[in-house]
Amino acid sequence: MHKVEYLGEPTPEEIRELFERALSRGAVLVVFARCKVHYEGRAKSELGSGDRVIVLKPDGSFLVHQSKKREPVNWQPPGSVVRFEMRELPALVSVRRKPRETLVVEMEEVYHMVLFQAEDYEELALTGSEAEMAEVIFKKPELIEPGFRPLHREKPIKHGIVDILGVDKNGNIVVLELKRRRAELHAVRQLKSYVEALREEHPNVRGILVAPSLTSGARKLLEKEGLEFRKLEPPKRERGTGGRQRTLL
Amino acid sequence: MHKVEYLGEPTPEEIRELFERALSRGAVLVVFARCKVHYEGRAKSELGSGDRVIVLKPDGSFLVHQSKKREPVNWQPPGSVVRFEMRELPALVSVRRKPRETLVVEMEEVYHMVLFQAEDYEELALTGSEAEMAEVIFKKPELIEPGFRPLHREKPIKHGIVDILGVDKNGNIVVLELKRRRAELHAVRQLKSYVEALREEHPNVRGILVAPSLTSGARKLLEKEGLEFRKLEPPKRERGTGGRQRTLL
DNA sequence: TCATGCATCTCGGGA
DNA sequence: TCCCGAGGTGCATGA
Repeated sequence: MHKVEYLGEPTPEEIRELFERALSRGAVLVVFARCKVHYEGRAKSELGSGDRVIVLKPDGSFLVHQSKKREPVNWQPPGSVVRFEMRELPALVSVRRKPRETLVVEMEEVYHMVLFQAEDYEELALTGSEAEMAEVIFKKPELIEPGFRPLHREKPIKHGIVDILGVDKNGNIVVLELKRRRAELHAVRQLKSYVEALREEHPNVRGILVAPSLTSGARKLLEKEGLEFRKLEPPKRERGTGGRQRTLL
Repeated sequence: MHKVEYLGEPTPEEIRELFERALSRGAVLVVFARCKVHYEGRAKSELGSGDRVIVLKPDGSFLVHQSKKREPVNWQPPGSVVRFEMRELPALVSVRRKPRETLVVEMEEVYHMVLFQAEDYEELALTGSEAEMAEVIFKKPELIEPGFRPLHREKPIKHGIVDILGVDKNGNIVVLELKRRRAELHAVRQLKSYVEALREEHPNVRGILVAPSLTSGARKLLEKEGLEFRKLEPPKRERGTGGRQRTLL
């Protein structure tokens, strides 16, 4: 029982066998093939014949990669159900329910395929996120300004969710919109929307965009709307504690 | 000269050789290995030891896949430069400039690796995009309402870019914001922002959100702001003409 | 190059 | 389940 089993130039029956084995054993299957791809669901696409790398994961994820770009040319997300079908050509058919989506890969020639019984108990530990910017601000509110007091994190308001809600030394309500990277127009629209929602209930509301930098357009809209900017870089911990940290609650 | 070359349980020197061959021949290289991954750049991450599928594309794209999820756990985008390094363990090092980002995969055990000389001249033909919704509206403006005349597509205004700008039968300026799927708060904020920008120059501006449906929150903000909604599904052509269409300009 | 916005976005969290 | 917003978003487009 090795971690890897492979076949070169498999027959259709061999393809089916290795596919079924991967499925039943919860292994990853990678197929190197010339194929056509048909997709229909949220959108619809066709991809003519060419050589691609096909990855089937045990969680139902299905990727078709061309030899360029980071993104798969076609895919199916986790939870999809895949089967092997012998049509005119051997085919992999993946179906997702809700929304209904179907991916069909017709394999004209399979050059190689690999079953990989992957064992992996590790999770990514990532640092430098917006969540960590928020933590820093709660620990050192003076990074925003003297007298600032953060009160709520991810606070739902009338039309959206505010990153950080607090008060300044003069009792004004302060809305912070955080961005881990250069803030764009999009971020200013968010902040403006939150400030306007809060101003319906309170007389004095300030909005502050907190980010490492601003695009030119973002700065223009920010100034026009009387909103503010504080420069802040996302922190990079020495040792990330995992994407989702449930630190010190 | 076959399309596929593979090695099972390769030695470090064999790993290097197949890697170099893939690089020089512009082939895709897929490695099945137990590895650790270190990333630093826009953010920073660590991934402990586990079995993963590593994909190197000739355009510099670099993917590290765990056995779950559609997304690679770590990656490098096209244009990155990869090299093999013999450290304590054989390692793949990929560097991107602008922004500077480094990905290091330390391979503790390589179970299998495949060089794939992929030939592919096909591009995805996709239909059901927002761009196609716009085409439909320009061809049949009455889908919005009787007397509507679309004038501009992707029109830059003060603080953003309007999907479609036109006039109604009463001479009002009309801004359309298109969404190919259920429209969320985000879309309403965009539309509101565009309408407000145009109202600074013109007295009568209407804003219409065009989408298959609306989230509850989007509907509430839309109504509060006096904006409008027209239900429209993105069209699905019988034969998609390729992602980017430069049709009939 | 930068800025802007779409995407079959994906993914996670909360109600 | 839906809704909302982050993301090392990726990616194309236009200035």
